[in-house]
Amino acid sequence: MTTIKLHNSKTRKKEVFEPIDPQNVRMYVCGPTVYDRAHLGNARPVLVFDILYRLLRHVYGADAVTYVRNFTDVDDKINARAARDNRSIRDITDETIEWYHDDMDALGALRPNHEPRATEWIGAMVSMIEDLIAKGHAYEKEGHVLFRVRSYENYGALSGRSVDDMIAGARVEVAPFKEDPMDFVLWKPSDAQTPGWDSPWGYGRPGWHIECSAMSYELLGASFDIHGGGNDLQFPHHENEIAQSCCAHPEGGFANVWLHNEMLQVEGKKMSKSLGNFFTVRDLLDQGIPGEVVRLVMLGTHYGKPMDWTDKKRSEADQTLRNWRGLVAGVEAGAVDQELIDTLADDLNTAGAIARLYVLAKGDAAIFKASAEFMGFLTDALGDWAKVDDVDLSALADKLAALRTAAMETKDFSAVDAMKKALMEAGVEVRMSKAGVELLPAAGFDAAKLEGL
RNA sequence: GGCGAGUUGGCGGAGUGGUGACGCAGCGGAUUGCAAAUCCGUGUACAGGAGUUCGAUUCUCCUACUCGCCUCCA
Repeated sequence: MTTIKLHNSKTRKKEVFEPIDPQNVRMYVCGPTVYDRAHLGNARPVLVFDILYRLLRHVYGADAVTYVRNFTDVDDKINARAARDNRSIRDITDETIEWYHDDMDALGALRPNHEPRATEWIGAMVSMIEDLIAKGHAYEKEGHVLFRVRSYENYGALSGRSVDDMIAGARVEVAPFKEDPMDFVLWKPSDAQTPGWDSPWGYGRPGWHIECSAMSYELLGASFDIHGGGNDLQFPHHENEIAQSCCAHPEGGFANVWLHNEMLQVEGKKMSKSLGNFFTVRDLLDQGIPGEVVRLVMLGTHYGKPMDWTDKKRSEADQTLRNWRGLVAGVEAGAVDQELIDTLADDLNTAGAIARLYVLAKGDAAIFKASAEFMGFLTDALGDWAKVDDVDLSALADKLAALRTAAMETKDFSAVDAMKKALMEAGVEVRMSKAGVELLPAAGFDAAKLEGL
């Protein structure tokens, strides 16, 4: 049995992963707020936890793992988008979810077992809030329901903060109806223009954090194994989730292991709209950058470190994958390399595993292919981009060969060189040897540029 | 201010208490009409200081620098 070790944010240590029930390993990952295309940063947790999902399935069995990733489809950003575009909220969220699926599929990420939408679990949230009020952990004030942070002794443990420290920093909204500045909203009132649901506290909508607590409880139970997301969620989102869930279900421990991926950068800088280096996954795909290339670049950095997206990495990954696909063409996948599995099992060392792939690439092609596929590379589904188009270059090859033969006699290679140059500019790889002339479509191949040759 | 991450050769990026991966680029060679591709070969890298140790890049502490989160954004 492979031993999986994971760096648990809760204990700040790398620990041996021991599932609560090896027959039913449960993982919850915070998903997107669906109001627009996913940007590249959104893809990082998707890919990181995709690897973890694959690893867990490998170790415990494909049927023994439950992976839940939510869609936040009630949020003020969505409301704003709906108002701006004069569209219904459901219309926007439906479309965005479809985009999300398309884009993440293109990166080779497996779909989770459950992708609950917040709006479909409002009842569960209301029940949880009622329970929290009944237990003294929450209170209603002016149509709002607030979580009483002081009622949860361990508040701040995950992110290493104390309530008092945070109040000192005081970057919190100090609403007059809060008992304590750190108290956060479980339910808030909606007006006629804002989506809402009837509740014991009037017409309103849930706060952001409660959905993950409610849905993880409903789908995974009061205790489950792994909770993941970006490290920007550690506070306040995950801290608040813990407070809600542990107070509502003191019989459970909520998540045993917390995993947080570091943030993404672009050419060494934070990706942000204000810096103008903000782009979506779809932007990259539309530029012709294959999802598989994005995947290789993204997994080339350990999830615990900042990941820097650069064009140089993109281009190297492109070349690497072309080479690799050439190596496994027509090869049947064999057994997955155990050393690669062990490397991934060591806190998802994807960069180390990719390094291992380079080594495997020099050995048995069947093992190499299986190992690459295990990580979601070199699959048929992602392979279209690198397919050698069914263009027939043999006529051109013959022509070039004829020119070359003639040139060998005359010692005048100018015609040969001119044609070679034109071919290379069209993205054709030109190989000439004693054996003859071979032409292959390569990166940047453009059939249109072959016209007239 | 609070919390956290990082600093390995030209670049990217693994790993280890005791001959320092791998990829790309570079350089030399084979090959080629020239290239490309391929093959062979090649590189006195572990931020700085102190400590532990027979021995540290690897463990501990300190310093410097970089970066991220805490704010719409994962």
